Amino acid sequence: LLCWNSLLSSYAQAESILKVRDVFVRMPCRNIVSWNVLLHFYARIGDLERVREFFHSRIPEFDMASLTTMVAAFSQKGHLEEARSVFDSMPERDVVAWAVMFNGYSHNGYLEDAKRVFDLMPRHDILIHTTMLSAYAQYGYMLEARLVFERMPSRDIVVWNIAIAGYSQVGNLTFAKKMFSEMPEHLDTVSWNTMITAYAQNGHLNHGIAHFFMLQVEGIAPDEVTFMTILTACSRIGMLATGLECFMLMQRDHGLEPSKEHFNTMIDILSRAGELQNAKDLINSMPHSPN
RNA sequence: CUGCGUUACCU
Repeated sequence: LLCWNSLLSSYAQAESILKVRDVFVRMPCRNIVSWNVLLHFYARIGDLERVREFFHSRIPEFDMASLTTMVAAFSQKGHLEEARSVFDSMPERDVVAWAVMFNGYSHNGYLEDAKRVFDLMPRHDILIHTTMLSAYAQYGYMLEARLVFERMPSRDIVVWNIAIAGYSQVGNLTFAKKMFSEMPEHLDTVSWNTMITAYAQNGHLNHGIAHFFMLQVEGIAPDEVTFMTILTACSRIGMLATGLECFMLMQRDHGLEPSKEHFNTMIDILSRAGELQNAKDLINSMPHSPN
């Protein structure tokens, strides 16, 4: 059963509907976890009708994870009243349940409601504070964000990365740079990606690209997001040679598989540079279906 | 074996 559940879970992660259904019907037996994986899968692909069916049919029975998944599903689609009613129906709520309800409000910009949920929560862990910080920063409430930041019981790398992104989003590149250089935690790939984006967002695309080359010198491993950021910058600025170099680099030196988005951006770079034949060739040779 | 936090593109 554990093996079947793992298999089901990996297909659910890969979002392949046919495989998920196939495995689910072929399993010799199922437990609550199997049902939760299936439920989570429908939540992920945004099939709210299926999620509602689950809620009303109660097959086979729910635990906290099932209900929490439903709250998340409705929140992600902006159906907060429906999410709230599932949340209110829960016989008990752990940290994750509270967090998901809180995330629902904050991600949809209902910061007042989020704050109310925050005040009702029996316990506050670092994840909740982090989400709160992120929400305030994202919506430009820098004073509130600063207050949360200062009152946090502890600050890990994620918290510092949010601070950099927050300052960048309100156009304060100086503070973003200050956070980046004064961070007490060890900088990770996300920190670098965030800083590259900070330059790009504030009109310094070339600084962003320069930063990318520094990252490699520092021995940090760039990931798919790093290359997406760089390729996007190259596309906006019209840097064909650098774009091509990065596109090769990600495969040859870093063993990363370019996603459909990477290909789309590379095709965009080639087209803008007038390399229409090469752009067409890339479309025909890529391992993704063109959109 | 299943449910929460930060960075890119598209929306």
